[in-house]
Amino acid sequence: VSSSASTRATYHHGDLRNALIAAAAELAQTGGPGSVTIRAAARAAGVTPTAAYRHFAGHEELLHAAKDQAMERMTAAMDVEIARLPQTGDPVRRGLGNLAAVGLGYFRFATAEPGLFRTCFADGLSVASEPVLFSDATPFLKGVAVLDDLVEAGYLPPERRPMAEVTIWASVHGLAMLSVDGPLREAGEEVMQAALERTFEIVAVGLGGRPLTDELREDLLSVLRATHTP
Amino acid sequence: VSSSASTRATYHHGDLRNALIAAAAELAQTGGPGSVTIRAAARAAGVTPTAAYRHFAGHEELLHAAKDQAMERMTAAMDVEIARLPQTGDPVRRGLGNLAAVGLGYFRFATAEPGLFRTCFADGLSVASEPVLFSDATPFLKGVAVLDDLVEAGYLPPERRPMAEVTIWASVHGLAMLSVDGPLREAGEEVMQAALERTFEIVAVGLGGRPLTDELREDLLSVLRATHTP
DNA sequence: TGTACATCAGTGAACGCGCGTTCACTGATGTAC
DNA sequence: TGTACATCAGTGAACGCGCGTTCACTGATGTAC
Repeated sequence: VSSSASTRATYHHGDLRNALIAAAAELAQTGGPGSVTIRAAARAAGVTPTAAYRHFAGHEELLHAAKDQAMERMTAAMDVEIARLPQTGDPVRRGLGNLAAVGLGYFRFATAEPGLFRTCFADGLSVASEPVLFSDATPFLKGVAVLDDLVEAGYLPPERRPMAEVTIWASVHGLAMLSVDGPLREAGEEVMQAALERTFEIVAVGLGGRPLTDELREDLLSVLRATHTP
Repeated sequence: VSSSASTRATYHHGDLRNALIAAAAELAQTGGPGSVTIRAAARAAGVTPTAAYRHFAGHEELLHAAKDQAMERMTAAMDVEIARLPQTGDPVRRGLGNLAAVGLGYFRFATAEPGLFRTCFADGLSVASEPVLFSDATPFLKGVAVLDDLVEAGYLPPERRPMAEVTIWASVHGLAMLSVDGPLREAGEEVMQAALERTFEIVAVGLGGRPLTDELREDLLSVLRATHTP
């Protein structure tokens, strides 16, 4: 695999498709979905634009590949947050902890990688052609699993379960959006952290339908306050 | 004021600045912020691109004008929802009703006018240069006022007040985003309505920190179920 | 009331840019005999 | 093992597009006397 912009030795690239995908992902990371172009990706791979058409039907297909990459990295970021939690002990505490971890991963990815985050939701790219409810969006599936656990643990009453995935997704997505492209962009670190904590507390209470115990609130906050590189 | 594309009689336009702003708004409405260009606006106004430079310093200024228009219309849409509520009776019921109305106006505007909605949050346009917390974003201010009312009415405990505006904004913004550009786009009317109701209920409970009375829940749902053109 | 002239708001042609995409081509690879 | 040739993966030039922006200009407006 030859590195991005260096002139390569061989006439044949050897792995152009992957090189183009990597270039597209890097473009997305730097400049968002609008920066993902056939010409720029080819340039980064040290190749003529025409060559890209051997591997992609056109611009849209390349953009879609960039989006898939972005999704993968987001999923990985969420996994990192889950992985730092001990998956033992009281199922309610574990469930709420996982909820916080999943949301925190989502939010941190969005603010750390705004270009990739925007690419995940790039205009006009249908997330999938799945039935009514969007399946292969893995970040979403993580939310679903966490909520199911919370039902099983007895925290989330079954009658409050329907559509709850949309609520948690919307909350964290909105928070991310406002922080990345919106007015919260100019807010300081502490304001954003406070907003994150309040939002998660409100959603947690709203899901359960009753106040949090002090213990659960402490758990929640400690997950949200975990430093990124310990 | 001559209409958009028709050839005008006089050499001087007479009201070109406003015509360009109106054209920009229409472009934004139809195609989002990316469609707002100097050339397209001039075309729609029946004028040479150069002429636009008599009234705007450049592209960015025109885009900003389109954004202001979009914001105004969004504010108006929210006012419509508030106006249909009787502002009398129990302050808690009124406060929660207003919360629902404000959010509903926001959400409906987003789904009814996705182009304008996206323009409100167009990339790279700082909402304002205000201090830490974003002032002239009027939709946001409506949320602040409603929350203050809820504190005064005794529904929202003062210690739960800080940052609550961010939470309600994030929830409804996320819901709107997921419905406009995201995976909820393909969901049916009923799914979206159900998601809206659940989200508002969860947020309302989370704000107050305790379950809703049946009466309040009924109020909330009835506001959210109001038909748009009665 | 009439005219000279400054000012203002447009025109029209042109610039350079990066894009997606297509064309006829050519250098490298690998397979059949 | 060696060679003819089909196939594959690139090249290079060109197309047309819409964009932002600038230039020297000209037609219309309105003000001073």
